Amino acid sequence: MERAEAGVSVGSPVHDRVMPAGSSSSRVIVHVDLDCFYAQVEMISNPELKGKPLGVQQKYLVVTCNYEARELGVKKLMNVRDAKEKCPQLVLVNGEDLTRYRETSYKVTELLEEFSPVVERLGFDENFVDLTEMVEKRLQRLPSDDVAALTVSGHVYNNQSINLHDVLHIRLLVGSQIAAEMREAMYNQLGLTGCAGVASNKLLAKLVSGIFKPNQQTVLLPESSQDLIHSLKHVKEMPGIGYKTAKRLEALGISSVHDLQTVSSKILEKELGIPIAQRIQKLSFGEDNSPVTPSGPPQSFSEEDSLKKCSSEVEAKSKIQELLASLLNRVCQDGRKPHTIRLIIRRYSSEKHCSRESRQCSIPSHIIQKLGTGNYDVMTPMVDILMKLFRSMVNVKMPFHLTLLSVCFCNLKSLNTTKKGTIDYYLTPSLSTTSCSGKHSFKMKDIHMEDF
DNA sequence: TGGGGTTAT
DNA sequence: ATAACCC
Repeated sequence: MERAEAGVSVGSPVHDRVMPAGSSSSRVIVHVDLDCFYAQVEMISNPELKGKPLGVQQKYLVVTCNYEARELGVKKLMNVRDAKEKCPQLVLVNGEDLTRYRETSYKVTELLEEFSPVVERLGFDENFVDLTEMVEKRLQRLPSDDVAALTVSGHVYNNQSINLHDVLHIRLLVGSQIAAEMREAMYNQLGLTGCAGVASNKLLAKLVSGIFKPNQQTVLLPESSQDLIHSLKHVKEMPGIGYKTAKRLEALGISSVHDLQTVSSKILEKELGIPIAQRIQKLSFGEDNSPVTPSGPPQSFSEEDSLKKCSSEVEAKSKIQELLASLLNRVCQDGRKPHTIRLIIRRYSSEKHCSRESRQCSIPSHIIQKLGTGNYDVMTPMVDILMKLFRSMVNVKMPFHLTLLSVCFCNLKSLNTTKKGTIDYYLTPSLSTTSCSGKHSFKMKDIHMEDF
């Protein structure tokens, strides 16, 4: 932590720009949101698609589309038939295999991590970055006279005017410059465009990133935060208030942000429980103290396939084998070893909301050891385990109708639990630097004196 | 509604 | 193991 020395050079212009020592309050957060991500990846894979209305299809849904398609009336999650009706020239590509989207998504996160290591992923196409420290560093080496020449990058929410004497404005403005550099890097290095929102917390950064849409950015100054949250027409639009909570709020007669701000906290706590009540009521005021939590490598890998109908054990087994084969490839690439496997199903039901059931178990250690070696058949014992999990959920002697099968690997461990600074750390081949097929490839790890 | 992900209980 | 949330 590089904080300004408190009490030194009191009142000097430079020190007026940094936060008081020990104050952890005001942060600078950026939310980066890629434009129609899957469609962008597809247009990069096949540049002939550029300029044409493009939709990405999964099963019978257009899950996302480019802006050309949007202008012709295609919406996200639109039925393929409706989309084709609205827009007969619509070009569709299948997007059920997420491999390239996932790989590109991690490239974006890694690029952002180069700016600051504190990056939190939200889905495949959004990232939060805590810029507080980076902004502080830039301000500390900025000559006092240069403050007057600072300019914002991109839009300012509400067109609010910037006060260069206000330390919070200055910090957010520097945040906007870093956001612009991030978007520039994404475009130059990966060919991707996106939006960014800069604000003092994750909620506000996310809300403000969507104000100017495609490929633009917006900064929110504190004086406009109430305008931003009141621009939401319904509490359901508040990130963190989902379908269920919105329904329960509606039952209480709460539909607007103002309703949620002014409802008695006692009533809210009684209805939703203290933790949720307090959290969402703070959200309604634009307050969100949740930290940007570095996502790091994924906690789980899963592959799923929705089906019209799966009603026999043989069908299920064949689907499960497909899903498992893909997962084994992914897990091998990752290098870490899953210690738990889970099977998830969705049963056909006429009215009920898509409820899933799952069974999981530990993966026997002799199988874990064979993972990624390529030589031994790990499919057969794993499929056996999965079919046992299957039969523990589905009585195969009775008729059944499943509409989804999914296999998930979780509880990932880096075998290499080896501590830095021990001799083993430098003698153990790192799986992450070794190809799946490569037998004895070592990469020398960097030696840092701080590790000892 | 797809094909993913996360955290809390 | 499920339920909620996010995309």
